[in-house]
Amino acid sequence: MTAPATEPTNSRRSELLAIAAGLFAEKGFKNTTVRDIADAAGILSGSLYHHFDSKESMVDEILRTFQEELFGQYDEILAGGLDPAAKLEQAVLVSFEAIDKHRDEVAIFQNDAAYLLTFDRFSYLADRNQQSREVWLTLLQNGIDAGVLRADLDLELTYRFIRDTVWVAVSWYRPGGRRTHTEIARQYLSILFEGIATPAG
Amino acid sequence: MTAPATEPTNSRRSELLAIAAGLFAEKGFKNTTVRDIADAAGILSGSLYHHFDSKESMVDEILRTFQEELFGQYDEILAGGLDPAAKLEQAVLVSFEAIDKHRDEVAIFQNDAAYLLTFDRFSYLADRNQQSREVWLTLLQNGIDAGVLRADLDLELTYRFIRDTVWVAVSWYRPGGRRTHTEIARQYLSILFEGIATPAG
DNA sequence: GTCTATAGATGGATAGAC
DNA sequence: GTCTATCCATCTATAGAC
Repeated sequence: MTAPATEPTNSRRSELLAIAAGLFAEKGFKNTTVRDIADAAGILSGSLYHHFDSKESMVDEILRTFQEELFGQYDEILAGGLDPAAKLEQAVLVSFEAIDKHRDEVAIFQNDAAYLLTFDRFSYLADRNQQSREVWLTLLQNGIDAGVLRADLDLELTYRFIRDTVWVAVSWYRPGGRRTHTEIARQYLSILFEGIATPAG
Repeated sequence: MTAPATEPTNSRRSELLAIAAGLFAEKGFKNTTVRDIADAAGILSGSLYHHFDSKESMVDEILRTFQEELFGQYDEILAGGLDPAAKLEQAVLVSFEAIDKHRDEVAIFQNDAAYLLTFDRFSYLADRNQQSREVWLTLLQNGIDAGVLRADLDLELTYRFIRDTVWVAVSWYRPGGRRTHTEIARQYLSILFEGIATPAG
């Protein structure tokens, strides 16, 4: 039971990471200074280095934690017993839920992954991109094999369209807005599966 | 006929802007230094200031020129005599063509508009966002009125879906790849209008 | 755990020679 | 039109006092 002993430290650490995540998401990683983070936390920039090695370490910890959780959810869906269409639906719903629950982390990944990938220590982000591709391609291929998805689609393009549309929503979605993240996901799924044209036309 | 006299200057200017645009698109505006641009142009950073006031002036000129052309095309489509579905189709095709012909400019706008909007001189970017919204909403509303688009869709969400999916393609599209920009646009339109589900299902 | 103080690097931009 | 040389602001990170 070491939890009580380490909890105060960890909660302060989490607090600082949350502040940093908010700024990284809002202004971008490169454009956020350690002074910005320290100011927002009510301390001086030098004090941050008591908690973290560097600015990079902060964003590293933020992204790792988030991605472990997200990909854990994808793995559960893939391993679950739902039919192919329902699995695809679940993956979309889980993604929109991530945009709601972890807006900052998603935004950071969307905006700064390309830049961070130029550093060796962030090479795991490329692995996650690859893993994400495999998840969506598997879901789509299973849907085609089961006959519920059109077989004439370019799989790679369809994957990119889904991935991009889902994640780019982080740029405009705000919790407490006119639509819940679930409503947005449902509307999106309706367009994705049935299209915007009238059935007759 | 002053063109011959100013052409050498203008072509050098255009050359430098093209180099800057490539770097801005690749690394981001903030993350590109004037020394990067000068190095790529084979001159020293101080020499750049003979051609441009500042780094901001460069990206300003790049974005203004591009957006004038793009919105000119949208206006032509709106004013043209095509039926609503064909107009929407044309707007998508023109956008994918822009991704092909002006990849750097689209990428800069996608990645750095939020940051640039924090400066007064780039407030026109907000006007262009508003104008873009009106173009797509008009095209969609006309389609619904004409009965070719589903009336049960959330117009605002559908607009965002289209806008995001079209422009985000700049992050992965490369000229000379497996698919031309027109083929990608056609596939995209197929998904957008008809969905990915099998018609029977 | 935070502060004071500052090192060391890098950034945008300028002045004047050529 | 480019180069030399440099200013000044800003940034990440460190060392040691409290």
